[in-house]
Amino acid sequence: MRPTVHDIAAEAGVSLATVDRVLNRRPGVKAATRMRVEAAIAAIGFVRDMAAANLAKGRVYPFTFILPSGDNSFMRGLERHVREAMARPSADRVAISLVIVPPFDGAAVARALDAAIAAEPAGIAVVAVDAPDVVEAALRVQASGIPLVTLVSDLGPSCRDHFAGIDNHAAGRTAGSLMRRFVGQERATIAVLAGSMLVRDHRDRLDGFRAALSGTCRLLPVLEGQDDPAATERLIADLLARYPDVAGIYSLGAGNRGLIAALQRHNRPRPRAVIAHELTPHTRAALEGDLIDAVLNQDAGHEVRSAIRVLKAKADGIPAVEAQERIRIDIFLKDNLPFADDADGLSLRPSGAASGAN
Amino acid sequence: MRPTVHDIAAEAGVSLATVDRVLNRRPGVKAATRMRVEAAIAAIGFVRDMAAANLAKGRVYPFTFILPSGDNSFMRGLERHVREAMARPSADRVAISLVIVPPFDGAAVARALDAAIAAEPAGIAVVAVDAPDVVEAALRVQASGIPLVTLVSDLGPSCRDHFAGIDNHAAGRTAGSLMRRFVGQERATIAVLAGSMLVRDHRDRLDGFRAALSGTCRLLPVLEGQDDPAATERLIADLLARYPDVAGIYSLGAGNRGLIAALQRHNRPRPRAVIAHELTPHTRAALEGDLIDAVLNQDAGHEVRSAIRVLKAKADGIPAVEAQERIRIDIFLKDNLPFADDADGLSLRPSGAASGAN
DNA sequence: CTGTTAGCGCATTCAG
DNA sequence: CTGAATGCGCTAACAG
Repeated sequence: MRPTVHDIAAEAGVSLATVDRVLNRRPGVKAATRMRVEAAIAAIGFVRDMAAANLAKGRVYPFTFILPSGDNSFMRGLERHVREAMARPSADRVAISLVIVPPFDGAAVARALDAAIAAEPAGIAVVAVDAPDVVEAALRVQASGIPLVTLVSDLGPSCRDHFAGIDNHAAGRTAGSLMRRFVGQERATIAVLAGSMLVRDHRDRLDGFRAALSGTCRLLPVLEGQDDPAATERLIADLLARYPDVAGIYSLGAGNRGLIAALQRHNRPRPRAVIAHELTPHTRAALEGDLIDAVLNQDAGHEVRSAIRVLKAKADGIPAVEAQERIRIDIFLKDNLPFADDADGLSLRPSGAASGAN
Repeated sequence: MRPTVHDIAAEAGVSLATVDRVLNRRPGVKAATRMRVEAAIAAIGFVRDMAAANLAKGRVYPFTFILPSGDNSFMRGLERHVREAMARPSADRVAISLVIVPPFDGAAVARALDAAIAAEPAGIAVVAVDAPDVVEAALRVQASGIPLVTLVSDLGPSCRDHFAGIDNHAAGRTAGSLMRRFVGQERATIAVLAGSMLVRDHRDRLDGFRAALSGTCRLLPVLEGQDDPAATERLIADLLARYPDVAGIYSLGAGNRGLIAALQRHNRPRPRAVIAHELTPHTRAALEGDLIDAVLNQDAGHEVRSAIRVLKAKADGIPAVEAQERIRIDIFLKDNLPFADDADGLSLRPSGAASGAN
């Protein structure tokens, strides 16, 4: 059997309380005693049973998650994963309160952050909007000593403790590499569709994409569809009409519904390469229906779980291995699609109240 | 606070012991009483704290893992992840014994399985070799009531309880799709490098690859390098000399070192598209050095952890959600490489004894 | 500074 | 068939 606190108490000739004190680095132990205990711990090869420790502590971590509302499929998938974490009966001991704010609304995010501060949670995770008042609110969070993690969309590194999301510049580069290979020929005409250049992740992706393609292709001016289906569809339809030779489209935002609709209505052969972001029911269907060639994805489930792990670590004062929490950039083709009921926000079942089971 | 067994005991007007009996479906409870308790459980929304339960049970799951020896980087990474799971102080309560057998040696695997049966573990995971004596041994494992999971390389579905690995046919298709796009032109000449057509994963990959490419490219006869660096290097060098117009190479086995060496020594432009399997220090370097264009990967860490989860579930008689344990087919380009110290068997540090820390 | 004691939520004897 | 009592490994008052 694994050694326990009793074994080390016996080995060091002290009581459980003392062992516990040095184990948890609490004051009130003579240096000499502490060393004896530490020696015993090392000698006996003790490792603390965290499950038992947490049980005894009865500690719960109250966290606040702030997410945008709206019909963005990716965000709704993200919400589903947060709700899943809330409902998870297992290990965790995490109590999440979920706050939904209007999308792209810096003021609303800032207000939500201030409200969260008042509730004194053990940590906050937020899908940030890169606006001045959000930055200020983030600084207030930090000032109040509450760990802050940005989710999916970042603020500056100085405004938060950690970013749980992908390297969007690398994602753009990846898209660029793929695009270059997929279109094949030199100096092909490529179009880029973004949501808004006001959000940081979109800017980063564009930069990376440009870098990967520099000198090889001809990039048309960026189309900004504000992630609005109707507007995006018009933009794309117009693009296809005006540039019949466009060889590739890179959709780096969340305007995929409009893009797909336009491609569907288009009666001539579609551009050779269409690459989009985020695996949602829509992009999945488009991939399967050969309207899109590749989808870059960030695993929303991983991001949520990673955010929770990091917040827990910060709350416990443990440094949290940054490198270990890096989120991958997934590439999906029609051929390596994961199954729809995987943990990806892909299932179409509602994420509402009746999530008690799972 | 979450409801506990006490709450439900009070609600149902019975004692803890009775609650526990119905919770664990044990006999000795009058039907009427049982119903009362179950009603209380439902009414109060009770969910068992597994951590506490395991603590009380003091249960440990002794598992046996059987892996091949040899210098195959992927397998060594797999071993590292198993050792990590062995050393993990956290939750788990899993006690793994690791058995290393010679690679591609069916008899050795069969012997290891029989030895494992004798040790009466709560479950066995094995990197299978698709040979008759292994199948027979697997059936003996099943007959003795021990859950059996195949890892990375499968046997027939009837010989094991679960397969913790990727869909290799889909992986082959993915490689084929990528290859088709990467080489660009129609009717390009493509070479395939395999380890041995005697292992199931290699055969499956080849089938998928062929299916994806059917009618579009010209496939040369499959080269079998037995995953041996020197032999593989000769095969590839010969290929490049004899077919100067070869546009793509698909390496579906573990012979990447030889492939890379041959490409490095080759003084003319290399084939337009080179696609390999498994992200190892070698393929990573080749990707970064533009000798390889894409690497398909299976996350060894996920596979090991998944195997453990499934074995635990089987040991507990819980059905284990098959769909949830599906392993993804990762695609890596130079641009979306994960960091080297991620959980991928990529770091070059030895996986030897001194793994106590982490 | 250090030791005693009583739980955390659950499982399991052993009596009734 | 049911209940009371004890302990898993660890933490946290509360005494010494």
